[in-house]
Amino acid sequence: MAVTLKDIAAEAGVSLMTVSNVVNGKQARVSAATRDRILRIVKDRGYVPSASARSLAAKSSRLVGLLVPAEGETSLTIDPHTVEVVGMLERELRRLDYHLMLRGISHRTEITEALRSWHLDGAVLLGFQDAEIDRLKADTVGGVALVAMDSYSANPLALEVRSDDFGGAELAVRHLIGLGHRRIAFAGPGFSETGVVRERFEGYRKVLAENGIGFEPELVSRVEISHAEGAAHGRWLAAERPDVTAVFTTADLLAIGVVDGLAAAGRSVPGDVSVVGYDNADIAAYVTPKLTTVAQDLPGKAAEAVRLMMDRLAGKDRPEQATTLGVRLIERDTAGPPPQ
Amino acid sequence: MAVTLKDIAAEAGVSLMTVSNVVNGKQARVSAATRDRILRIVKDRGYVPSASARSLAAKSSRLVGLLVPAEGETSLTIDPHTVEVVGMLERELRRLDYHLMLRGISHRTEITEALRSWHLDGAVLLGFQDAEIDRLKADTVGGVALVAMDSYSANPLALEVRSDDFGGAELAVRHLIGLGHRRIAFAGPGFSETGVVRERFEGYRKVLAENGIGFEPELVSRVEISHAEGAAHGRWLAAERPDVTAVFTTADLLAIGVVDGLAAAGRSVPGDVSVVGYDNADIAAYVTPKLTTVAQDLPGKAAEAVRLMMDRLAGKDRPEQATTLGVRLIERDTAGPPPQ
DNA sequence: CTGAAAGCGCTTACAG
DNA sequence: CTGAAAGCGCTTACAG
Repeated sequence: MAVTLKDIAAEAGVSLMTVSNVVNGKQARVSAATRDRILRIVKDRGYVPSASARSLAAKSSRLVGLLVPAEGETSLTIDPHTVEVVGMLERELRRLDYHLMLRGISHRTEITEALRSWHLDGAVLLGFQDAEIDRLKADTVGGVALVAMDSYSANPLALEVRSDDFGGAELAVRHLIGLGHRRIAFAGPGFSETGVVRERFEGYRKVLAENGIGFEPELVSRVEISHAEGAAHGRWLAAERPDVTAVFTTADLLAIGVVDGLAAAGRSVPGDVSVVGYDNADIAAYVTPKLTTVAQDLPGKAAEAVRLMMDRLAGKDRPEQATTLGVRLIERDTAGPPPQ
Repeated sequence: MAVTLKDIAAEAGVSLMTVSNVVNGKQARVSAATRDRILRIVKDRGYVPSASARSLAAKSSRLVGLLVPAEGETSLTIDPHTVEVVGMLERELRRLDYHLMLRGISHRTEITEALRSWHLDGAVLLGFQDAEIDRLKADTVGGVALVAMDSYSANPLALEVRSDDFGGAELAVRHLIGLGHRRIAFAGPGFSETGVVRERFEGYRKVLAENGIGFEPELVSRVEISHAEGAAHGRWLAAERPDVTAVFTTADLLAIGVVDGLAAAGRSVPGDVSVVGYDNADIAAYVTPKLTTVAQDLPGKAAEAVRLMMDRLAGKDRPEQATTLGVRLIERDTAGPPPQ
């Protein structure tokens, strides 16, 4: 059997409580002499506190969940862009002596189950639709600190962290207009009333309006985020919309597909058509031509998520408003002036 | 407060034990009538068992750790190639009603701590050096089911799962030789007596020998896995070793860097130099020219890891030998005949 | 088929 | 500065 508090107490000739106080660093309550003696025994015997016992007895589990949507029987879709966030969250949490539980959510009720079953102190929601965040109820969520990444939900139960999606789209479209483009298409996955893609769409639309360019619904295409879908879309643009000279896309992978589809149809990038991506994934710099794209501050996003969570766990008040991180345009080789 | 077993028992007018039996599906021990009644109350009240209480009382935590090296204060390095494995592990484990704890290991002792503190039933070790797996001792690891991914350690405490790295190198180098190459370089991160890179190196060397090609130590370069290091190496090859007509690389990212470095130095791929990567990452198909590479069976690897772990948790004997998954060569556009 | 008792390894007030 | 008691929410034998 593993060594317990009791074993240490017996060996040190003190009570359980004293050992507990020492192990938990409540210095004021134990004399330096006994503390040192106990610490030595703890080390010698290789005592490791039982987190489940601690979690059961105390009100805190020091456990934070990372909840990610997982459709039905499929595995989690952790896109490269969020992996980095996962790694950073783990590191920050570890530094503060918390543990991270990774959990795929295939049904709505599982969020509550996950929170309750392990008495999670907090949870980070990654990649959920705003509607799902909206649905969270206080009676089911309890006092758990919730951080929703990339969410525009108005639910006061969650702290929102996202980057400036509206502004990112503005940067991209202004850049294209500055280059001389007037017929600019928008390509991204389906979106609803709120959310990341909706924001980028509204940013796109606003800049068009600002520049006196009429909005054409047929220039907005729903394209799921994959290289294949992007390529198909590129071919479609070449065949059906030769008047379009620029495309603003909501993801790098999509943009790369569009570039390849355009090229396959004989149209050059950026000679005939300019393409702007989103995220500044590593891959954006490795393809030919290198992708012009909007960069998010991923480390900042992760750090902010952890900071908000820790403040909340420490009992601080909920901040006034959601945290929004800055974006910037990375100019590379897929955006240039329109032809002739 | 959350609803407990006791609440359910009180409401149903039965003992704690009976509710426990029902919740845990020990059907034989309870009449159908009371079972249905209890189940209804459980559902109505939204009862969720306390995992920490269960873990403390039972011998099993139904918790599996995913342990990943994390150098010092840096965050986990989960390369794209292993992310997929993480997602698949989570899904399989979830299906079997286990939970996944993600934990970065920055110091050796943390492995033991992680196992003990949460009473993990099992752990998957991802990305550790063989030497670290070798060091695991029975007294510190206890009866925990351990699966080491991509490990060639001989430690009987861990179950090894990897793909055929030796064979993958053979495929790549045979392909190059078949194309007519004789001066073939090897580029990969530093390696020791055993391990993934060592296997690939030995595969490379064996095929050279089989074909009567003398082994030249100067053709083996230590290059860390990054695009920048790969590019620097490509430039170096162009400048210092113009006699080399082909490079076998241990990672796609590296290969892509080499291709770009070579191109920057005015050498064309595959016209002047052929390059073969490893892993068949998504990116391999998006770059220009598309990368010829060795594909691993990632889903197979993840499934096998979970299967081994579950067999072990179910008390089955340790398999005779490590599991090795097949690899295959993906021919694309970076390998062709040598010049003239 | 159902239950009363003991115990898992801790922490939390409360005393001294 | 130190300790005895109660309890966190379960499961595990053992009885009936």
